[in-house]
Amino acid sequence: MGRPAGYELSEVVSAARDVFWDRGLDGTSLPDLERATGLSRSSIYHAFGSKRGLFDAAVRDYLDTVVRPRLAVLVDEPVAPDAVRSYLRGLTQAVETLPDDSPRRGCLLFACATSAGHDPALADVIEDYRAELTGSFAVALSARYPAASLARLARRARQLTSMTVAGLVLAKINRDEAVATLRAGLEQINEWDQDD
Amino acid sequence: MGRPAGYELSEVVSAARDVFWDRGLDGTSLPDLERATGLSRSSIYHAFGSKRGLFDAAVRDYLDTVVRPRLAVLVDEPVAPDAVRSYLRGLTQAVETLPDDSPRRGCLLFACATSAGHDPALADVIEDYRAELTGSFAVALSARYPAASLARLARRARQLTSMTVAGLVLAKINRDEAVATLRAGLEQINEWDQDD
DNA sequence: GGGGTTCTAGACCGAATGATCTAGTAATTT
DNA sequence: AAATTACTAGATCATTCGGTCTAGAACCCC
Repeated sequence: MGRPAGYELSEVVSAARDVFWDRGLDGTSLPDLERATGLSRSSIYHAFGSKRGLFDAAVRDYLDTVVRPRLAVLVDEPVAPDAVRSYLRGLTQAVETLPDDSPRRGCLLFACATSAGHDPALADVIEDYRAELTGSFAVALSARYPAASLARLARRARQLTSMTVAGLVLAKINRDEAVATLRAGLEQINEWDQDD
Repeated sequence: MGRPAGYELSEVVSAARDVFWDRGLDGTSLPDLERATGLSRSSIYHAFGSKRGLFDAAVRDYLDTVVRPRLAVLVDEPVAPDAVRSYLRGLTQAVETLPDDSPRRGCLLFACATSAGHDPALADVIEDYRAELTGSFAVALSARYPAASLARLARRARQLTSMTVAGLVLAKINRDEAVATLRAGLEQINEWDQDD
């Protein structure tokens, strides 16, 4: 053993996570990360090896502390029939109430979608997230519409995924429209209810 | 008068447009643009003033030669009842058939959404595009569902916008899923048809 | 063909990029 | 307290960034 770190690793990662969330992978510079974490380059490279290493840690943290807790309502047994609605309401409220200058608007991973076009590893991470989102919707939808066919559930899961993706992308462009988009997801569910 | 330019301006702009389309605004470097256009920095700056100037020209070209021709079917009188379906079919086919290494997958403007978080002028451009897309959907939907209320048309226009946005964002991540998403838009229309 | 104008290649600029290195500090263990 | 180990500030690295500049080449008009 030697000298212990002068920082809390989880705090460093979550500070970095917010910067990446705001500016994407390419848009974030080392000085940005130094400023946000309070660490110098030395410590960052000592602890994470590279900018990408810190990004990977930030993504893991994003999935663990932001994404999964939100998805939990969709998949944790017992899944309530209203789970889908709860999820969308929660997401809507987050987009709606976050301050204008908050970095936590939109989605860290979709913010990197463009870079993913030339970074297969990154594309995989984003695709895994997309698949998990769609899968979680499918689970929750089957709790609400137990009689629906698998094909119909898959189709509806994809529709809700679309509205989530669009809502999170638009959150960086036009908050009101992002909120309206997510609300349209809720209204869509109302329509489905009338069919079943 | 003096020496005439040794290039066709429209060719330069469209070459640059494809690079921005592929890599976004921040992800595109001057050397990238020199390579794609065949012009040296001097000529680029002489003709466009700045990287941003060239980007603006590329966006204008994108809207004129890519977006508007596609949207035409949605808004040009007389609007066919099947216009919405035609639009989605065309877009689906483009995403489906473009070679893997084509820069023309996804959307130039949504590829810049992350940068737009700190660039209000860029955010405006993207929002205008989003609004035009939603508006065009609304026009075409009212041709298909003349009896539907304005509120319902607006809601459906937003849903189709979501699927388009998601499809174009996912195009950089997972082509099959992007195609499936756009197809889900078509299936959605089938469902609406049964209601009306 | 000469004068005037415009275009363009390539060198150059300062600033910023991600990354490394050195030196020294600070804590733990014995 | 000494020895050992681990952390970190700051200078430094080569590279790349967007942008400028100079010099000369190419063309139009007279």
